[in-house]
Amino acid sequence: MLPPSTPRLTALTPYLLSTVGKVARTLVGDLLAARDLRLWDMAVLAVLADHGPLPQRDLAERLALHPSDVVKVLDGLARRGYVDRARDTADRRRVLAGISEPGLRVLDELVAEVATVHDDLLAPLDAAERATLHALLLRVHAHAVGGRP
Amino acid sequence: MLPPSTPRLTALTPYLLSTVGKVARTLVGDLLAARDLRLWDMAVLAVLADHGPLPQRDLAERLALHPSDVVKVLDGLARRGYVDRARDTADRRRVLAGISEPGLRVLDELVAEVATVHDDLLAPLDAAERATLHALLLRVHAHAVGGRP
DNA sequence: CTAATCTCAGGCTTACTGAAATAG
DNA sequence: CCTATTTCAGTACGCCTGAGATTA
Repeated sequence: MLPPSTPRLTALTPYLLSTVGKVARTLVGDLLAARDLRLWDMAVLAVLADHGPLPQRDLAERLALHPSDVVKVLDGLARRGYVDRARDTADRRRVLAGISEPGLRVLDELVAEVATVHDDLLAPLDAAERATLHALLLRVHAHAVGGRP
Repeated sequence: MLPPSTPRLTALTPYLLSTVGKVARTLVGDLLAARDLRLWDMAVLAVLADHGPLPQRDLAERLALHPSDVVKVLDGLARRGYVDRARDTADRRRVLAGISEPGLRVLDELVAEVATVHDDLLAPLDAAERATLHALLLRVHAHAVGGRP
């Protein structure tokens, strides 16, 4: 094993956030890959579950995901029957996407599985410290993404 | 502005880490792009500054960067004169990479600039909270990357 | 002869850019 | 005519695979 630390990097909170975030991304991504899903698939399902049917434009804005990629993600989710798409009758330019019953079930399973990643990743912290970290990140998150989740 | 939160996602610490980490990555990446540098360039310079000349193999292991990409990063840094490469006379398979004087100067400037990203990103937190966040992340980081920075 | 190190070419995924098609 | 939304094609980057060359 090599020496443990590169002080010039680990002294920088943005570096730690970036690196730990990357690990979190990879862990959750691997978990989703077991079902042949990707991170955006889960994010889209969660937003649709929390905020009902949405036009793709709003979906893109909420997730800071490019509209052209929303199409691809929804294509995959619709193919599996996890979302339903329908033209908005009031404004026929819009396509409303909503989560289906099977989609909701899968989402609940995924959320439960992410809890295990949570435990692995935050193993060195006790319950109070985890809560503190979560609360701090929540505030940084709200600020960083401008109120969007 | 859209409603602020997707509870199913923001309740998950791995999601917050992943998202905030991505923002941090983007902010630092933009800062580096102004000098036509990338994140790996800064990371490599920092490791070389902290741990003296290293064979590329060790550099790759420390940063969890693929050896074949180490070559490309060092090519770019050597072209700018930020690193020096020389065959290890003791083991001529190895190429020792070290940071140069100009490289050290640039690195110091970059570290100073990252401090402004730090301030932007952590604006909602006071000094004590920033210290707490950093300490918690440091422990999670050490655990997540197995002691490597 | 086997293994380690570096190098190079290329594939795959993700994120983005730009433009076409449809509708208001 | 101009804007909004969706869609599609193509680019750039990060991450990885595999193979070749050199040396231990």
